[in-house]
Amino acid sequence: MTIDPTERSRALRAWRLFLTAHATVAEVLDEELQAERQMPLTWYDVLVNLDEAPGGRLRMQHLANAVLFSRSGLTRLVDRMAHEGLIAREACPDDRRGTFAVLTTAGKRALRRAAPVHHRGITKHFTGRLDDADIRSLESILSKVLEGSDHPRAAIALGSPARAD
Amino acid sequence: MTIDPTERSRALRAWRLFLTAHATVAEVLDEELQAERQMPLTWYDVLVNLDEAPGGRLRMQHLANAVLFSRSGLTRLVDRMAHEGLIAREACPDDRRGTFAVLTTAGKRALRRAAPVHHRGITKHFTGRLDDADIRSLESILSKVLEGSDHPRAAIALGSPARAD
DNA sequence: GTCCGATAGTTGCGCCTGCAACTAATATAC
DNA sequence: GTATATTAGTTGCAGGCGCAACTATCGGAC
Repeated sequence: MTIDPTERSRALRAWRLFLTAHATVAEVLDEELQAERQMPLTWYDVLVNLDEAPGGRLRMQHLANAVLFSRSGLTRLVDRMAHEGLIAREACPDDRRGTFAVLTTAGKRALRRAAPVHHRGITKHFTGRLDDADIRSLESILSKVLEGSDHPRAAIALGSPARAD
Repeated sequence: MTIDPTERSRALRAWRLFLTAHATVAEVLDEELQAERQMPLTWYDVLVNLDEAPGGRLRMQHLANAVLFSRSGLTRLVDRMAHEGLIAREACPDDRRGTFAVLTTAGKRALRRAAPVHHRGITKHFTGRLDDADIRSLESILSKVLEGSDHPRAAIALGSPARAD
């Protein structure tokens, strides 16, 4: 926006902090969930998204966007989770090309067991040192960033008001 | 810190926005750099970190932390970049176990060519919709998050005051 | 009705990555 | 001095991921 070099370097610094914070926090959250519940963060993400969806089911395409995966990546991820019995595939009656991923009872149980670990981790490693005003700012700022994107996953993240899960 | 469910869900929402913003922005920055300079973002990151280091050189271990890679991952990354002539390996005289990665002339040139593309991308996709106050808030908030981590890469990100590059 | 382009999902393939094991060199204990 | 623990970096290996190609299905043009 401006050409002021001070402001540009501030933006660069912010971007670098952003990258580092992401890598660091995501890593430790994954490690903790893995250690205590033998579940990768990606699996948890799938479970949460399905749980929040009506009927505990979501089309593959939508789920792929929601969990930040390519469609092919999601196919394998769903393969692995279905093999463990946490989710199942179901044909879509309206569109015979479509497939639903649907949460199973075991999946719900796994989610309930994993959620406290994840929430604790977020509090401990992400928002722990932030006050309420910080968190509100962060929400607002990240929303602005995402509003600048036309990627479908941005719409999903902005559109669906998150529930407590 | 509080147990207020509203605040907890706010934290979760912030975390999700954070993940989505990261995936979306990192992806588009990488795509643009790849398309216009045939260079992955990881390579750019290595070049910047070396360029900022005294003598254009950094020990492998330090560089690995700076660019958010495992040591083994960095070994291969340096292999590829050295093969393209952008950096070179150099023995460390003080510690014969050690290796420096050092920027070559071609590497400097590649960095100079890539930087404007990267900076433009950050402005366009990350800070474009933010005002100066937002960027300052973001810096401050992310710094707080990283202060909660004892990972060496957090110290690097917080410690070295970023230069305009 | 028949085409034809677009979309949903899966599979072949190759790249990138981290973990654990390995070698080499250094620091510490005594 | 030697033995032991620690650290730097690399390599074997396997898993996870995206891209492009493929099949099946849908929707619109006519």
